[in-house]
Amino acid sequence: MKMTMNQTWNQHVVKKGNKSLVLETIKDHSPVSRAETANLTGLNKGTVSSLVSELLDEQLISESGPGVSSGGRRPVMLLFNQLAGYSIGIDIGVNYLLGVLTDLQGNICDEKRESYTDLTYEEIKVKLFDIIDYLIQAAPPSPYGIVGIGVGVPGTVSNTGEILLAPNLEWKNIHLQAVLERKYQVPVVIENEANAGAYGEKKFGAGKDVDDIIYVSAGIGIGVGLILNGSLYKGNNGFSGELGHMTIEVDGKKCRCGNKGCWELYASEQALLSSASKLPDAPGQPSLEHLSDLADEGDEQVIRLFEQIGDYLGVGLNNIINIFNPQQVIIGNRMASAKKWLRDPLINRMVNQTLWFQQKDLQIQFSELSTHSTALGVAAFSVENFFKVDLQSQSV
Amino acid sequence: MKMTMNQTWNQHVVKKGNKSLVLETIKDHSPVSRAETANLTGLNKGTVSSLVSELLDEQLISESGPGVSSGGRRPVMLLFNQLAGYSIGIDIGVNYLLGVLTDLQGNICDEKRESYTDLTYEEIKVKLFDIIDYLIQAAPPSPYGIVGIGVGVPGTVSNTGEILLAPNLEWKNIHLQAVLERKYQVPVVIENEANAGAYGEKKFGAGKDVDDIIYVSAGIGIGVGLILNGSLYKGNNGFSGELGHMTIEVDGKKCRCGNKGCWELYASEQALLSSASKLPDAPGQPSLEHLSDLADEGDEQVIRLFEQIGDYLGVGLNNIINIFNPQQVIIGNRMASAKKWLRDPLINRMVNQTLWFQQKDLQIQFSELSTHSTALGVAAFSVENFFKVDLQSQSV
DNA sequence: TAAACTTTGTTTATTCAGTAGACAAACAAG
DNA sequence: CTTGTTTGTCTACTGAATAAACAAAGTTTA
Repeated sequence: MKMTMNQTWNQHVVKKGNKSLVLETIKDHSPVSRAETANLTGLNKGTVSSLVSELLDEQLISESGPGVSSGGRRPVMLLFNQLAGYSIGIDIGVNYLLGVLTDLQGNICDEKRESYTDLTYEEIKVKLFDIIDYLIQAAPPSPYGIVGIGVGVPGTVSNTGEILLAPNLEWKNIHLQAVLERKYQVPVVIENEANAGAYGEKKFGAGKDVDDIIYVSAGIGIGVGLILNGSLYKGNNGFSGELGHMTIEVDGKKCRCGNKGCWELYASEQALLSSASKLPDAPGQPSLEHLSDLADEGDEQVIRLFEQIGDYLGVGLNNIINIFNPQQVIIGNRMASAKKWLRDPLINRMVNQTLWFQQKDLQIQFSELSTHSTALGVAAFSVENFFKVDLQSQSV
Repeated sequence: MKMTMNQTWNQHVVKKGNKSLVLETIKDHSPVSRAETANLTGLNKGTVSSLVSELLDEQLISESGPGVSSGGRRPVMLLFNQLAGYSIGIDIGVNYLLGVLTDLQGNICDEKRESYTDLTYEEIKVKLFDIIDYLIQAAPPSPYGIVGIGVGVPGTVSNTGEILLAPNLEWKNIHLQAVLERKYQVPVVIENEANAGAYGEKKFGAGKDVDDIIYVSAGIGIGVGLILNGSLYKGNNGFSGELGHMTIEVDGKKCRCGNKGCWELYASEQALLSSASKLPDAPGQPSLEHLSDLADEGDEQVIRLFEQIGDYLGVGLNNIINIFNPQQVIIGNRMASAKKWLRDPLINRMVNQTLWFQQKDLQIQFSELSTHSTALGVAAFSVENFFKVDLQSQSV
């Protein structure tokens, strides 16, 4: 705590870094030759050759046949062996469970979804085990097998992997990580759903080449995942991104968090549903899907509801942009499906109110991965961890 | 832009890192022996010996006499040579100029302040040159001389060092960095005043051992400097921290930024002064200092004004804490002097409204360096840069 | 007081990773 | 068939860290 125990630099660090660099390059440019890899990384041909041979031994890459010659000896093309292992990502939503099995590249190999309403932790746990069991047996044989399990939850997660509070699930102080690690004997990552979604978008979605991304997960509540300087910012205790409880109206509606005028009271799915229920000809049990249909049919009242939500989303985004000067803002989770109705009022609020220089180079997007960002994000966490420990422990 | 041109790792990088680590260790633990440095860094004794000898040649450290023995040969103590060079830091305020001359450790060796009202860029520039000239001649002779000049301005600065907009100075698109570098032939850093203040507090003030710091510069306007994961976060274009224009009241007062309900309309020095001018027995030209005196004399009306400001400060802080989950929030700049009146209502608002788990491990502080944080911060930037380029260019 | 142990700092031999450049293999073009 | 080019490997070398030996300068103990 007192002194930041600076890691001492030595050649092992150098080797690990270069090996990881080579692997990353092959991953991103596959198929690619050794010579081309040397060019791309700036490393010496010999260095690349030796690192490549180690990676081949570890089955993380493979040689495909010869490529086309550009006037000389034909290159041997290298492929990233995305099937060397598999990762499991689970998104625990408020009323659904989504599990995906991905390869090391993040491609979805299999997935399973279950819906339900109002279940306890004990009941959800059973379904969770079912899904994981299913995905494990669905994974083809591979050198490394299941490299890890990641779980995204709609709540705050401590740095030690404990779920401190998931209000919409009514969970409190649940150490799911320990439970899963004991049962499945693989590394387990528990992460807040918005953080995972942000990471998913950065790796596979709209934010691929961007370093400063704000991912707004607008569902029942609102959470935010922050990618700053290219990496996830989690705060001192891992509680960052509680932007749903940002005050946007000093003496506004009362929130159960104890505060007044919280953003998510005005701009979330919950807000939409509660406004809808106050309409004169309100449907019995309004749902996002139902309201979406009504809007499609041209129901003016409902369209105006969506526009209102979009406007309030814009108010919060405005704050976010002034705070972070991000390059990209991505609206994700369930409300992203209403892009058609939300987009214009949202953009409108922004264009009119955000400082002009903040709007330079700024992209506002709706999620590309739609409902999969979180599951893909946590799966990617596990893959990342696998490479981190694997590359340094392996020796030939 | 497409591929993050990852720096290739080689032994030069290793050496630079270790040398910097050794220097940092000596700086922080001075006086310290070679053996002790080896222990602290984890490096081999021989490695430390050789790096120390290079640092001695470069005059960045020096040997003081022998230290006390602990049962063996007496150690030769090493000192960081803080007088090997000097740095200049300038804080351009709305109605004052503050310049400091610091050694490489950040100790203030000399300083000069000038006050004025309503000056143009041309007029301020003259005074700026005067102060820099004075500080340069005030610097004692040293191996490296003036290693750089840093300037903090109350406005947005692009990544290229151009002042894009400083509303309270009425400056626009001024490339002060180029002007100063041409005139003084040393590296010049221009930085937003709040960013610099945050850095100053991290290096020398309340935030020394903290990694996630939010520095709220409450003056005429409100700016925020963000230290996240131990380093300054500047956003995609360097415009982060425009938190003064965060909406805290959807249909609130109109702000000249085009938005409504901006935080700084309710919680800045400007807000205090404009409220004060509306009091029945308002003084002709109220000032922060004058109002402070009135409050000290027990003027109930004025005390209530301060309390109101403190409360609004708390509303914004609340948002900030929910967003960042920081370890420390520091209130700096001119309003920090009213700590006595602001602190209680501010804390009150927070305790009641901030999510409980966010309050864990959270410190709310008022600036230790008071009006010097910005100048010290920019001076420290220059020192940092000096070490960065010096350590890699030097070869023995 | 002398011998034994401790601590400090330097020196030497070794290890390890990256680099430069030579080289052979494989191919294209004239 | 010859020339030139590209690819990939191999060898000799460099530079940095390390371990271990060692000398210098203390302290402690018998």
